[in-house]
Amino acid sequence: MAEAARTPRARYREQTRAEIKDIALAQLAEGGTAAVALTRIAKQVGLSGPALYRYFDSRDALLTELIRDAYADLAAAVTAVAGTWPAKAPTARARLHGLADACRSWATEQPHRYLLIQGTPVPGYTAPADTLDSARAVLGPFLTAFEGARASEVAQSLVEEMTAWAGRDTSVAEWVQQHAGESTHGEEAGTALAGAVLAWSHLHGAISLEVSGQFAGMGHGGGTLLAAQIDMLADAFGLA
Amino acid sequence: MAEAARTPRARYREQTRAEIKDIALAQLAEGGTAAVALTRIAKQVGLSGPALYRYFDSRDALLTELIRDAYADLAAAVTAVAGTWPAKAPTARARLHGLADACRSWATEQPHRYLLIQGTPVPGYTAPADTLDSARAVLGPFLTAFEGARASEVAQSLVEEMTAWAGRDTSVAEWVQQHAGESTHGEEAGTALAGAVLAWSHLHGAISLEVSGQFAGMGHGGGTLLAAQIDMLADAFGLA
DNA sequence: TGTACATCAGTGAACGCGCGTTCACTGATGTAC
DNA sequence: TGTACATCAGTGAACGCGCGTTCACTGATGTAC
Repeated sequence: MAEAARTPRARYREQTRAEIKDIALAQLAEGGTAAVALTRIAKQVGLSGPALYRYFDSRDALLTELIRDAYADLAAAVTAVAGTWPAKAPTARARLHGLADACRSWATEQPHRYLLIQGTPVPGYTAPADTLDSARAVLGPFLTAFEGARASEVAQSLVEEMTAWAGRDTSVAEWVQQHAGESTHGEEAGTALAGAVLAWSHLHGAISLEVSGQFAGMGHGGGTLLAAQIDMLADAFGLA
Repeated sequence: MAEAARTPRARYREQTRAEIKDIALAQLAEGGTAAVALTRIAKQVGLSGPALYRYFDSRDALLTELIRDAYADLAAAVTAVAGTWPAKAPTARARLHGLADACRSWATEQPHRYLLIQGTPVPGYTAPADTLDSARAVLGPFLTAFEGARASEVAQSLVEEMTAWAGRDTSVAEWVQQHAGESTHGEEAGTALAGAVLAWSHLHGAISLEVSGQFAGMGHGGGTLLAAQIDMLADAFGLA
């Protein structure tokens, strides 16, 4: 899609679209989803309200694009980290930390975008269908990090549940194999899934506490907390 | 405050206030914070819009009261569990599970109230000052559960940070002593704090993933995931 | 290279909506003597 | 027990706001021959 902007007009169009999205993001940062208002965006771009409809079908369409962008951006950040393996992160534990840090950095640098995709669902707004794929793209590298892991006793029932899930939903099984290796079946797949889901839960807990400012006065908190959680997770899955 | 409702008029007043709050909660459940609208509440109670101002100073005042109620309610649920100790939960691990389950049940039974206090902060709305106390009331019993815990290596730096925090902020130190015992000082206090904060992060991660429906198709998920996390935490703090 | 036409960006006026909140007022319920 | 007054619950009209979105229209930019 980056092949656009051939003609001057198309280029200008892309430019304006980008400008609109930028302002929308600024409003999002300032007052949450509810504060994203076409009328006010138009005023800031220097256009009349109706003109925006040349660029986005509706307010929902604009929001959808912001959500899609955010997912893609986060997925890119995570994938970029995974791309440096094994050189920069020889052990599974180091990989987990790398992934977690990438997510945390991304989220704390732009909390509004994190909240947009992971915060309270917007009332009345129905997420685009490909949100599931996006989430899987983000979580994929975590699966890879759990390749060859061995879940400790306390995680067994979760592993069982995840194994059953992968057995039931072939798209999940394929997704696991794509990231954790073609030969990942049965309980191995369940283990990787359990690890990834646990990692996600850890991440979301630590990040959203930090992002919503619940660590005020507590020291830097966020980073230390997340690191501790990831280490606990690595311990429980026997990662070196 | 339960001594109100002496005169018929006062009783009726309390009744109407409660009815207003009930409808507000229903709107909250249906469409999030943004959907709580005085005009529509009035219509449902069978009053004219302005009449609501006899019962609440403003929309913000109403929201504030809902938030306060939710915190108090959650704190009560958690405290109730702690009240059954040591009979029903002889080990620290069992206590942690009990507390976690209580929080999770409370949240999954009324997701809108959980999101109200733990979800994305409402834009433009400033939380009442006593929110901090409320949060501490909820978290208190967790401190108790970590009495005598010994943090494993991976949690050391978090313990250090929390120790420093308790050393810096006397209100925190008092809070710890109140729940974990008068003689809880220095690193012991840091350990209890680290445990409680970790527990909260675990809880929030697992619960908010479940509550926002990210476990669709994954089996029951939520309970198993949370149980696994709590067990990992108990392991890391050497709890029996 | 010039002309005829299609596409596109943008405008101003307008619609209808629901919102929070204020105001002056009425009628019922309580209270003091 | 009765009367005079204060308090309270509730009303209807109104204000001003900003919102998303539609419509008919103008002028500029591209395209086909």
